[in-house]
Amino acid sequence: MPGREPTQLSGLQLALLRALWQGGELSVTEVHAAVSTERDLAPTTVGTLLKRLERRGVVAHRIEGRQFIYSATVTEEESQRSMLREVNERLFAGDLPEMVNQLLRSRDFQAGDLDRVRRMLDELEPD
Amino acid sequence: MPGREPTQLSGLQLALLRALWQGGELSVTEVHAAVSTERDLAPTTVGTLLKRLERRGVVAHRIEGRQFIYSATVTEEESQRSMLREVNERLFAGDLPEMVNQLLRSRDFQAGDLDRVRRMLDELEPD
DNA sequence: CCTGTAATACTACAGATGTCGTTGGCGGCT
DNA sequence: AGCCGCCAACGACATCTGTAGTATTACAGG
Repeated sequence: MPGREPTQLSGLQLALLRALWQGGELSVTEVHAAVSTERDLAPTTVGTLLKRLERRGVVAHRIEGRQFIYSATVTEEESQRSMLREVNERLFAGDLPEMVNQLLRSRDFQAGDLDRVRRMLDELEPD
Repeated sequence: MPGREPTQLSGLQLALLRALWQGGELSVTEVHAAVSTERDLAPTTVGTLLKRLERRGVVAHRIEGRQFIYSATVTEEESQRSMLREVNERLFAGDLPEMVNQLLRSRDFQAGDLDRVRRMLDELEPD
């Protein structure tokens, strides 16, 4: 199955997807419960959103009894990658190192995190 | 000036902003010309978009003769940072190193780029 | 002073998103 | 058999985005 592109998902859509990535297969009610901690939505709203996401092809459902059991059809990593690529092109003109640089300078970056990144580098390109 | 948030800008909106970041102060016609290389839009469309961006507060205009001269009110770096933070929270649960990791593993990442990142690290936290 | 011309203002419309209310069906309980 | 509650289906509506046509205005020339 060639070139899917799950890009350009909104915050809310991503919230639903996160629930599915974490929970695997979930009923509408369960997804609703999962996102309720951060968003206060009506259960029907979640149903609508899920249906729309299915139209977009990023989730799918099977039927169990009289409920829909949804699951994500894109992996979290795929989404991360395509979103990152998107941002990189739109805002960094494709300059990946510069994007990394901006991240490293983020005020949320802890000292220990730098070491973690160093180790990642060594793993990719052992000295 | 408290908490601005230029986040969540679409690709097209970003394209207009890029033109302004690069060109400084531009008339609608000039912005149109700048984005024409990548998007084929009617001049009036660009005008509409710019007006909407002004409503959002990310651009502003002054009048020169009978033309509007637009300029960005957010810097490129601010946008990069807030967009990155957004993605980081939505897709990486705030885990910055993991986000860097994903970037480092990107297939577009060249060998020389790794060295560039290494140098960035040394600059931030000299051994 | 009248008329092009060029630039902005206004209006419109389709598709996406956020948000539901309402309706209708299907099982289960009494 | 009949009623209740749970679910999915449908339809609605506001706002934002992409996209542009049309209306209006205001200078620059003649």
